[in-house]
Amino acid sequence: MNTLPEMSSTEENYLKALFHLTVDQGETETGTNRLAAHLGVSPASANAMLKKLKEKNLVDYERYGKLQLSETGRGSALILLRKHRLWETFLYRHLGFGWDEIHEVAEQLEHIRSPKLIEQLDWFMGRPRTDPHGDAIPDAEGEYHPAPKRTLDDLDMGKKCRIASVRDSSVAFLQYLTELGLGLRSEIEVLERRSFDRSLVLGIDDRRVPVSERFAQNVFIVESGLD
Amino acid sequence: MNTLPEMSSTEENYLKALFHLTVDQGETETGTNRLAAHLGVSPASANAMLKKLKEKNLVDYERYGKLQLSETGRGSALILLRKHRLWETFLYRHLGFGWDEIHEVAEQLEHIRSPKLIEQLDWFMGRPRTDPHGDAIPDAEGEYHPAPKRTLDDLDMGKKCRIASVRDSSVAFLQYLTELGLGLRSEIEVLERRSFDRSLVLGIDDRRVPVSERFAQNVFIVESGLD
DNA sequence: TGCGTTTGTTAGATTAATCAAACATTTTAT
DNA sequence: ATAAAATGTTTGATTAATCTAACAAACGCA
Repeated sequence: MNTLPEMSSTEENYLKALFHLTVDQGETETGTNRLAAHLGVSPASANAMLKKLKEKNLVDYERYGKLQLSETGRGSALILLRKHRLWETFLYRHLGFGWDEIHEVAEQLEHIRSPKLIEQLDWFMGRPRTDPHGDAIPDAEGEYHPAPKRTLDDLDMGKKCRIASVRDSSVAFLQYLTELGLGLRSEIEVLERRSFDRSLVLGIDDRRVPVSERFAQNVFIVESGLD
Repeated sequence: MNTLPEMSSTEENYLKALFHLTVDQGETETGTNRLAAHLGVSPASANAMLKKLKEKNLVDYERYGKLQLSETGRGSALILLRKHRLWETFLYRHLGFGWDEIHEVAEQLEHIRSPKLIEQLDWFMGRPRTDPHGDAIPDAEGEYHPAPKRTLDDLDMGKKCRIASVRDSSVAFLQYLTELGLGLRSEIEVLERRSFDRSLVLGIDDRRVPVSERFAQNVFIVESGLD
């Protein structure tokens, strides 16, 4: 049993960023500048933090050389991901938050230090395997099997779903969704699919809404009736 | 509607400490040293922070002079108290924490910034009026009516209760409780009260446990069947 | 009334995290 | 192969929060 290192919230955010830029994207390493850009800090700040994380054996890193999470670092990042997604699930399922509101609050909650809290939260919700965006939740042992994300475009006809998130989360696109009457929690069904341009007709609350293939590929879904 | 000032967690902790040392104790003002001692920091640190809080109009304070929360500061402290006690209630009621475990975690959770989160948490739990220690929870408008705390000593005979907290929370006393078989969630009843020394005989799970008056005055309770 | 104790403040340093600007190395492309 | 571009690092400052040690004011009581 190796004890996890004490970490500040800031350090935790760097680990998360490194995880997203490597493991999550299928990349094997990344760079100082990309890391800095992803966190919205200067390369100088990222560089300083990397030295510290290297001291703590959380990253494999050398001057002008390769940069990636160490084994320990990856473990810590997975715990953070677990905490983030469990909180998102709690906010969505029990406190009536929409999927577009949960991320911001979970960013704060994920830094709360209490192993019992996370274990009990997991138990309280019946050990969910995916979060409201359809993303896998790592288990307590750090097992993590990311499932491919599903879009409206690959939903079978007749099946029902809800919107889980969007690829392009610009205000413009979210407004477009609202205009079409696509509520965050409304059930959506694929009624027709035209083969010539792969455009769809959706069914929402007894209304028929035509959308393009491009649109459908931009909308991530979770199928109704599954966890 | 006056917007609440942006505050760091550290600033929030100073406000809470000031609240406990004044409003909560029925005092009208306090001092730099007492504040510092309460927070476990040096008087110099407290002094520096007080200057900053004065700038933000959160405290009424002048050099070598009186020190108390301002109107705004009191409002912010009440919101923090509300958040703290709502989280304690959640941990106790829904996540199976004992009353001796909730404070530490709530100390972290109370700093989460999201008005919606608190409103929804309050709604989720049915707008509780007291926390697991029997202390009143300020409402969303900052109304706060602290109720006198009840001890085992003033429970009527035949009524049942649970332990809510203890006056002396030393390890020794908590161990003593355990030795007597007083579980954190077990129902306790007053079976007898001897008038000559006001000692009690408690009923716990069909066992009879005699305790002194001194002991009974040290144990805060919540009566069963009330919120 | 004055002197000693308590209480409060200032000065100067330290640590974590940040920045801009100057500098160094590596990569890319001609 | 080498110069320009991209990428990464160092230096020196800044801010928030903390400390110790030295100093100043207020209080208390003989």
